[in-house]
Amino acid sequence: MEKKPFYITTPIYYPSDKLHIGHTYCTVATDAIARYKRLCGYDVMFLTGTDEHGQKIEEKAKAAGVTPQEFVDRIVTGEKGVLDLWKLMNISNDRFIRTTDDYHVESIQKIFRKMYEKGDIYKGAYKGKYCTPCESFWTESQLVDGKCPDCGREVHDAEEEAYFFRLSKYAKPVQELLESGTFLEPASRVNEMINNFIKPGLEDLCVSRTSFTWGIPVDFDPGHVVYVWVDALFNYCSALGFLNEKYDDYDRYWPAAHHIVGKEIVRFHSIIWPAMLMSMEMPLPQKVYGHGWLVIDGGKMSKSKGNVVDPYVLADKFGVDALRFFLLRTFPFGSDGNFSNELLISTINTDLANDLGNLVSRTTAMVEKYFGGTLPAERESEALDEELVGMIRSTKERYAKQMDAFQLHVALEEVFKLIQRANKYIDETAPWVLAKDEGKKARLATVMYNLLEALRVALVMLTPFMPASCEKAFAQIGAEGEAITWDKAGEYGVLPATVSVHKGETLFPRIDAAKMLVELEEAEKAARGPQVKLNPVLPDVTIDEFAKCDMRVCKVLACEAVKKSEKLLKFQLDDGSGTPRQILSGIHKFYEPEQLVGKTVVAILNLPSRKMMGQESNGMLLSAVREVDGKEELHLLMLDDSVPAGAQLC
RNA sequence: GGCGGCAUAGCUCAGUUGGCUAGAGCAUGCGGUUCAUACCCGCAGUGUCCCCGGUUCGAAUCCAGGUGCCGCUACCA
Repeated sequence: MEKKPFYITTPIYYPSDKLHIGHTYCTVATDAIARYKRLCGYDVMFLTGTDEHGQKIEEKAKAAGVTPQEFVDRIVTGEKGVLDLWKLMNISNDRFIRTTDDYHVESIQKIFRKMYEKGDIYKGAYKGKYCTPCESFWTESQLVDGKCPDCGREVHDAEEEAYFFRLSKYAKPVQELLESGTFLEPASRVNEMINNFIKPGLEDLCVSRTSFTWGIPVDFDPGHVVYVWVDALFNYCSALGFLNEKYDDYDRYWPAAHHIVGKEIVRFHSIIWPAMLMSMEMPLPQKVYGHGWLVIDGGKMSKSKGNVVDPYVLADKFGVDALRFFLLRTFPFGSDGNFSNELLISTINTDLANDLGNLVSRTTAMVEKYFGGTLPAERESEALDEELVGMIRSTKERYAKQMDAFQLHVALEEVFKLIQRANKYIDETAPWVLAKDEGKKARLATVMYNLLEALRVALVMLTPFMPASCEKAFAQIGAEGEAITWDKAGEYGVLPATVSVHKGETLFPRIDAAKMLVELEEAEKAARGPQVKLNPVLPDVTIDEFAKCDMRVCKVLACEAVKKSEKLLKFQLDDGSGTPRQILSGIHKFYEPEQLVGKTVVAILNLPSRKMMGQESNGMLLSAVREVDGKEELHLLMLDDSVPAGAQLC
């Protein structure tokens, strides 16, 4: 029988930094689904990769003094890079795409041209006001008194060329797609997309850039590069060989596609992506599934907060399978989950060490102790067995239903109900009592056999989550060949009657929580280190140029927060002139107004006056700024209070 | 400030279209057991379902207002 195709993808990640546990979560989940589908007999194509173009990478590479290609190579193929991480996490992807791969570039250029020729991509312009001396574009609303907000000079109408995609044309069919059925899940995301983006009106999308060069060139218009929408989203097709010669799997796997994405990019995948496919007159994918985030203390995990969890540290301390299991067992896949080391340890101890690992251990130990490792063929069943045997037969169906809906944590819960039932069965049958009675050997063998069968079935279903550990466990309980297939996961009586077990090493050691938490703290710190980012020194200026900045010492007379603004503080300053000077500064995140009154600060006085939030600002306060662990640190420059107001810096 | 999301036991979370005497796991207490990784099994609690109104025979669930937290976004040059 021909296998049914199943194509599943993760997002292609942006390698501007090392990947963290959040990326790992998404990839591990996708891997578990892919492995499950293979187990079920599907012809699976599992794709992941990296999205390597764009301004941010261009800038980071420049700051690091390497070419963009060298920069991304280091993060993708270098030590502890993306490829290493997926290898460590035992990710079973069939293919890995980089948007810098030749064949992808070829596809994207053809796709861009095709949409252009069809008229869905057209050359337009960003319209705005241009200040020639400043070489800057401004929108009408940014102007101050109709003049350049930077220099105060006249501006004139100008246009900047760019290519646009007629997204607006597809608003209606996209809305219908979202509203009809199961294209986007969880369903709660559908309303979010329609209310937030479609109802307010879809604007045409700018799909090219001239402001940077690190991208795929528009082959018929040098100077333009393809922007992320077309470049990144079509990876799902180019990786199958769509419009390129590298692969030839497009007809085989498209449109059997399932895109697993984080909730932050649901918009791109559920609106822009189908619209572009409609434009290309290509069939649409089966599903876009937006999973939640791992959050820490309720907040997003991010470099800029310095609370990123390093997957290498966790895998090292707990083992890859335990980490994979924890991520997928603990958090509901569709919504956010609150990550903590305590929860991780407690889940591993409870589910893996106490319930599953210990069940394997006590079962194999008893078979060895009472039967020398091999069961006799004689059997004696009792009514007591029926509930356990029933669950051995029925768990598969409930599990499959949840797995097919990507409810991984619920599917695992079903498996653990079976494991818990098996532990209870040991209590009910008390094998150690049976063992004392020579006449109960057949009964005892039956109890052991039922336990091994329960374990076999549970382990088959756990295989997509913990492939390596399940393989070890199968060997311990004497399950092999047909016995560990999906087909036999819903049947009872599959293991040979005279099965042999081999009690092996402990599968999941118990963790000393207090001790481990201390170790983790240290390991995270060592892995992270304080990362202070220093900007390169700017090009030379002349002393005359420097002298043009009129910097003077000021005393803070009054300071208050600007209403309706998160960042702005409004200062009244004594600049020595006798007339208070008003300056606005966006430093509320770092200082409260009352902290600053009476302080001695430094301001540039001869900047053009500028309006912010409707208030006038006459100058700029000087601050010392740096970036530590991706987080901006700001110190307002404050002098000794003995320095008088009005003193000029030179 | 704009848009959106969330709020349920000490902790992490379930609660489909309103029928709940509000659940599960962890943690806690008590009891049982000794095959096993000091593990397993059983029993027991505990909740202003964020607040305030409304709709309804009936609201954790629906509606209006408020509070808190979170995300995106705007003002920081």
